[in-house]
Amino acid sequence: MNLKQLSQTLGLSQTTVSRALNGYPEVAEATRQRVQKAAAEYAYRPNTRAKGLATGRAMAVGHVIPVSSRHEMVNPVFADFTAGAGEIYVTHGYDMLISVVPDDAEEQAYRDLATKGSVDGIIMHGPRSTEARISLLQEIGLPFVVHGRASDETDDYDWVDVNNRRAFRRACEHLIDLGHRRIALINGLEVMDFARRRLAGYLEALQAHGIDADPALIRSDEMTEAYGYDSTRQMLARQNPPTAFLSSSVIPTLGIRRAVEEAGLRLARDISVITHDDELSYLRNGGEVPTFTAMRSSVRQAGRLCAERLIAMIRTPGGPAQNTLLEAEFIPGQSTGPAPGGATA
Amino acid sequence: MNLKQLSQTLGLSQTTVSRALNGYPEVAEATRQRVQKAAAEYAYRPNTRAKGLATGRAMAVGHVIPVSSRHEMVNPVFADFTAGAGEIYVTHGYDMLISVVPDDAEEQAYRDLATKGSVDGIIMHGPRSTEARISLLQEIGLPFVVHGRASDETDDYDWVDVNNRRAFRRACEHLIDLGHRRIALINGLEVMDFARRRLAGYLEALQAHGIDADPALIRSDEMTEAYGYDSTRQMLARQNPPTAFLSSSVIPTLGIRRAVEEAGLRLARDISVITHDDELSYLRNGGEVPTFTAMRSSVRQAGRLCAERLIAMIRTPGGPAQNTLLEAEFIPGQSTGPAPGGATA
DNA sequence: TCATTCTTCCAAAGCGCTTTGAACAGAAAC
DNA sequence: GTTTCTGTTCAAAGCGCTTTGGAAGAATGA
Repeated sequence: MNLKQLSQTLGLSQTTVSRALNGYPEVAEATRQRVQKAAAEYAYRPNTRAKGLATGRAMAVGHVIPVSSRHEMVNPVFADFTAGAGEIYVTHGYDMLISVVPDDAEEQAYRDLATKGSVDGIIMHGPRSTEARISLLQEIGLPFVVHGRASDETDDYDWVDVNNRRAFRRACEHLIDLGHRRIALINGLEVMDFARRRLAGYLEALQAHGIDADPALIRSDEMTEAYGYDSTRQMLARQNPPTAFLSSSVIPTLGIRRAVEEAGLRLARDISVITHDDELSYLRNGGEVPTFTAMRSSVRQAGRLCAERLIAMIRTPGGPAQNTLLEAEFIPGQSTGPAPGGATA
Repeated sequence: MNLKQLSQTLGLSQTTVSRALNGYPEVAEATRQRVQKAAAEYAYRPNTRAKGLATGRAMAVGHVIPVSSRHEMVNPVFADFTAGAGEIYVTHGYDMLISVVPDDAEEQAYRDLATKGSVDGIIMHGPRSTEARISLLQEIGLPFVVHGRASDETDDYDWVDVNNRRAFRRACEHLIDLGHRRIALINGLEVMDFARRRLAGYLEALQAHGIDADPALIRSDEMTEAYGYDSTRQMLARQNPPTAFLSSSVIPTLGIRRAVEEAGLRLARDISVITHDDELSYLRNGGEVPTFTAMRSSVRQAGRLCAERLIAMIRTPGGPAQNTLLEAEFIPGQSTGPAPGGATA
């Protein structure tokens, strides 16, 4: 059933039916009722493409998911972020268009989304510290929101991010307060902006307490379970092993725990661990007292916020850039305790 | 730059330019060259919506991602599946439209995708054993491919699935061959078809070797790490604990390992574990000798196959249903060994 | 030479919707 | 009674593309 048929059925013009359904005032209330009733009855849904062509809006939002061509890796955070964003889109009648793109073809992907007119706005994922994509998107002219930030970018742009620096500073200080002095950082890929900020927070905390950072205790890589395990095992094998770990994601944290337990040590008692927790739905760190002490910040919620902001930008363009900085919540768990007595200072 | 402008620039009609770009024969080769060169130069990309409206094709594929409203859970497999499918779409010029839908609103989501004309085909995820969605999709009339199967469905339809029954039968037999008699099954949610088939394979193997299944050793739930941990801990605490575990996904398997090690037992020596491995990119069970003995089947590859099949169906509709049954590969790893001597038979 | 067939191009219609500009009542104002 | 609103409806144009049905010119065949 399309508009033409519906209007013929009703004995009205397409104009009137269209206006009645889209809430324009110049339609008699009685007519509107009649139209709406018929539309519901015949399950009329306007054709997206035709509507888009006529209005110039796509009623769709694009997400470009870079897939690391080196690591063949999909960001584990992506599914939950998407779920959050999707919730919002649905309520506003927007579709979500996903482009899975090898990270060396991203530029073209953004350009195409714009020139083909398939979306009204874009969410950008996984910003590096220096991001060519931001100026690219500005040049393209589509509204966009960045999930995360690019520290080296000087222009204004819209982003939603977690206060990574503060979260890691706070977590690190918590460990220091517990008496830990040798604290390892199991970070994400170095080029990623979030990793850089977490490193900064970690270093700040150490410095504030007069502790020299030990490069041997700092790792950066794709955040897999194996990475957490390997790093931890190697560090624990040193003559001067760390007594605590700070981890960038629950996934490597599982590897940390494994290495710790395999070494015959116990979490909290021998080795403390604080992890960043994105609240990934299948890796919940929940329960009465969560397994891991954590800096918690829901990536799903971040998805919702990005989506809401983007839709607002699409509806009323031209405003000033808005930035949302979420604070991670400190969640005490069962993986932290005072530094063991004999810890070298 | 749109078609009109491009054709004016070239001094040709829109018709000719359109045909030249779309590879129709009735265009002089010289003209075609000229048009293509200009198109490249001005970075002309036809407007998707206009093209779709004219051709009646959306050049997009829909994925409906049900989000369990009870568990607020996104299938962890989804990100990698999507990445695989996305690779294929890109090469064929298709967009990917994702609808994140609470699982009680799925029917409407499918209907809307069809009537709004936003997609040419649909990929269905996470089939239950009895699936109302399949007849719904058949009624709707859009081409669709199911990732997985619905055992109770009698009609023909296109699917791509792993041979879950055989994989779990084989894995279970492997454990039996190693001398294990008390083998636990950490399965997925009971309603899911894959879980039912895995259970069937497991039971077959037991029965074939005259072993009575013990209901206390069979669990079904959402596949989280905590679920694997809790189940294992409880089972190991029994007076007659299992000596081996069969797990439906790497995520609960991590929990199994944790519970095993926490109980002071060692994998392979005291407790054997075989896991199903979807090759999730951030939970690689790799290395020279993988950590876990596994039944491996890449979900990313499944995504590619589904996408390819769907595009074929869109291009030439009306053929007979095609079914692809993938065999999981048996991967010997470090988590299996002979049943401990004193194992009760 | 003229009729016929290709080859190459084009004008215009149409996809399903929104939106502009106008028309037509009936009511209100003069 | 005429004019001016006001409220309601409609015809038609337009969004950017594809595709149908010619048409004009070149090539072919008798």
